[in-house]
Amino acid sequence: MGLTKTEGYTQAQIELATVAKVLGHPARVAIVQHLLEINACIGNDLMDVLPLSQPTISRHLSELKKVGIIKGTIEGSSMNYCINAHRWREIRQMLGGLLGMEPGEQCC
Amino acid sequence: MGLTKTEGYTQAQIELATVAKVLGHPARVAIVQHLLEINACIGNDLMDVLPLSQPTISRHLSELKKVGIIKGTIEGSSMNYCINAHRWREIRQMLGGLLGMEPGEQCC
DNA sequence: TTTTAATATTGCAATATTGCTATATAGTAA
DNA sequence: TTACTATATAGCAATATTGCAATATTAAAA
Repeated sequence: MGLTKTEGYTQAQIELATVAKVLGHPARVAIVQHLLEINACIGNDLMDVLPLSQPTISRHLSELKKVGIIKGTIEGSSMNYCINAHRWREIRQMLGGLLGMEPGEQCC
Repeated sequence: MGLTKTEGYTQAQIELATVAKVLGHPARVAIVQHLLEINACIGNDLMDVLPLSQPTISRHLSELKKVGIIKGTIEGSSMNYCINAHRWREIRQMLGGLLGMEPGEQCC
């Protein structure tokens, strides 16, 4: 089918999965890391950083924007993209809540 | 194309993305949470927990196993699945390293 | 041995994802 | 205005993902 069922899961599970999925591509990981590292807003200088065409980068950016990880503001004829700090902390909570759980030591 | 390029990314980026991708489905999130919560090994009791058929659950389990999040040992005619504690900590480090980064406050 | 239970695999159909080229759009500069 | 720059969108082809029903496999139970 290719269509993920949504009934039967909690809203939290769906949102966690949605965010994880967006981070589930090396280009988007690279974009997020880059934005966190340079700690500044950029346009599509990403063409020098990623092995992808401009349209493809644009699509990855739009997926990151869709889940709120980044935001973009218009700056003349170019775009300023950056991490959405508030949302980033939310995501840290969300994923951190899962990652922070300790598995028992007596498992198989 | 539907094929993710791998050249041009670091091994760390690819691995991070691979793990995130596997967590990018509510069924797999639910499975991981369940295993962490009940802190015990289970078979396909998951049929009572997830709105999915047995074969579909089996596939999700195998994807989780592929990236090492869970492991399964044979227990007679059934399987004991559980979180791979060592790998789980590794993943916590990996994702935590990204999530822990602080975006600057001066962004757009 | 036959049956039952638990799990995995196969094969399929529907949909999603990724990437490209080509094109559109919008602002800036000449 | 025209030309240029930066970005987005449309449209396409290739591949991946998700889910199910049907079937295989394997071990325990009868």
